[in-house]
Amino acid sequence: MPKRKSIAEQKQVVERPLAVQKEEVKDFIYKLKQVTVMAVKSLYDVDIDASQITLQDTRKEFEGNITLLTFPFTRQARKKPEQIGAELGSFLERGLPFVTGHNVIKGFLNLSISDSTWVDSLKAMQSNDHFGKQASNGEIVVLEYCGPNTNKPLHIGHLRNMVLGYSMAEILKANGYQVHKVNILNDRGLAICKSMVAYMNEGEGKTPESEGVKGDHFVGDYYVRFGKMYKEELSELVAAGADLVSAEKNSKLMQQARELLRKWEADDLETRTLWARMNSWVYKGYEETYATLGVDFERDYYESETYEYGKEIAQQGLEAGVFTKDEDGSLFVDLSEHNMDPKRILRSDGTSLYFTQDLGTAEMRYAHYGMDKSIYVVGDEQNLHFKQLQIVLEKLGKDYAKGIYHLSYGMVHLPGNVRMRTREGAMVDADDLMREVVERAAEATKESGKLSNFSEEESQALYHDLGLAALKYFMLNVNAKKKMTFDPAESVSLQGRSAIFLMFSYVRTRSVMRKFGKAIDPNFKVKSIEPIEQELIQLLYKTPFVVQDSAKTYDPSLIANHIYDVAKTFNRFWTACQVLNNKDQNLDHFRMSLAEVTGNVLKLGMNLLGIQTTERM
RNA sequence: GGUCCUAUAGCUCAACUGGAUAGAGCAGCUCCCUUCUAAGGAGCAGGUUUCAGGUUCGAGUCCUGAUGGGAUCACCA
Repeated sequence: MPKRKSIAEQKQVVERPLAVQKEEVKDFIYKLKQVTVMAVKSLYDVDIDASQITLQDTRKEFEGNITLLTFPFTRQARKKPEQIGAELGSFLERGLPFVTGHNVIKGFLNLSISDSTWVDSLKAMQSNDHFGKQASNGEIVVLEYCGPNTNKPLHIGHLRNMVLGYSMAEILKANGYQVHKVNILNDRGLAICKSMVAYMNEGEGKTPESEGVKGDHFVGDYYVRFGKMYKEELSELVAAGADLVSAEKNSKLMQQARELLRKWEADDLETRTLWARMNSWVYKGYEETYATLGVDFERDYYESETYEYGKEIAQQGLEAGVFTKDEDGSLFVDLSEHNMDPKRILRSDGTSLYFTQDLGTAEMRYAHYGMDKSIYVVGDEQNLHFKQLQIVLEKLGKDYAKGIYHLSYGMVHLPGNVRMRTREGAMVDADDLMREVVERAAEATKESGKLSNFSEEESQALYHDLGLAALKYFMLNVNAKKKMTFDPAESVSLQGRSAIFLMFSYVRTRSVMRKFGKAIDPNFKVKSIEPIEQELIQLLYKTPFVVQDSAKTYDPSLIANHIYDVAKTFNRFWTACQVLNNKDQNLDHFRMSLAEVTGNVLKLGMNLLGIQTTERM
């Protein structure tokens, strides 16, 4: 074994991007807030900040577009909400040409905004090539996701993880972060040794190639086989008169597995060779799954390499007095000030634990990236682990500790709260599920009878895009922290609130643009617009704020919900308004702008969810 | 038992982080293709937001308590 490099020797901090000064958008909303601040000052002699102003969409049953809440000012202004509304309303209507009317109901000041303002707003969105995105903020993020155990194939839980992680990376990029996606492979330990034992006993020199089986499934089958062999051995021992505890103790298979683990730790060449060989099969299989799903990693961290690094941190902590040595020689950290039990850092034999490994990985990652934020996409069963990890790194004085965020998501389980277990076979396999959803997309497409102009190759690509889009949207349109029930009988929805609906709406925008066949003249003039057109513009206008919120709250579902609303509103517009071939050419150009910006927003939104758009369907 | 999460329509989820009469999809029932993609649109029906208190102009949202569900509390990862 070659000598490991120390963490310090690994230092290779990436170049920090330049931050671009953020410009405040001085649109009509900005002006509305500024003038409101002035109005409150001049009417009531009260100083407020623009951030204290709450605006919301006017409910459909009332006249107006934007509603300003007057309740927040009542105390300082010492007036009734209705009166403030009336006074503020006339002030704003007098002072701002784009406010064309107002009415007050209780503390709700409903403002009507002129049609031309909405049209201008649409033009601004259309001419902005980066609409919805932010320029570089100069910050570096490392995002860890997937994190498989290399003794078995990926399952639906990993799919949720990967879809979430990939999307979060795209969202952070759109918000100006430089994002580095990394994977952590749990490639050592007893579980892998079990697969190895089964292979040694029953493998007969077979390989994934010789059997025509995907590598990760091939290895996973031996893991399952170990479970069966072990069970058989136990029942034989019990039948021969042993009790279960002693049977487990005397199991030859389990002894073999433990022996392998010992040999592995002792760098036994034969063991290491088989281990590396089997893992390479698994990785090859994973690569296929990643490619099909459309996710990628810039760098892989292997637990077999990183687990030793934690010892360096352990040593540092001991010297700094943060860690304490127990009587038996193990190392622990006292967390009583955080109302937690002490956490073990090293075993009494000096070997490292999962926690130690994560300390080492964090430090090494900081050496590699010098990041401002570390995001760990890991299931919520590890909430405590990450809380402890952050606290311990803080106690060690690591600056990067405060940038740690555990993007915790709920477990995917089967109907009736049945937890999935590989060993018990109650498992939804990632490859199977992707295949199934693509097949169902194919059926649905054939049923719709729209394949006239598609070659076989194009059709297959479409099924793949639609199927995966549906799968990703299915997982992202609910809040990540909610646990999720997956019913294999019902599977992923292709109807209603699904990616198919989004894609269909997007394709409509593209289709009409092809028919239009020329560039949109940005100087079109329209006198008045329909309520549905206004509603659509107002919704599109929110896109950048939704994108920002989803980064701040680490929540892709905000975008998923927003683009659903956009698609729904666009479809209502579509049935209500004729886009092309109007008597007035200006109207064609205006409505084409609406279609184009809608298409851009849908595409942006889907891309931020990791969904590839298709131009026709 | 301690800690954390969670409870909204028959089902799956929203509700701009404390704002108006709680909204969508699915499932059920009606309508709409001699106009640009009907994988669409319009409508009907469906709710004491688990329960009991509290905070205030206002609570699904915040606080306290109860109940149901989940996770976690290893010298496993």
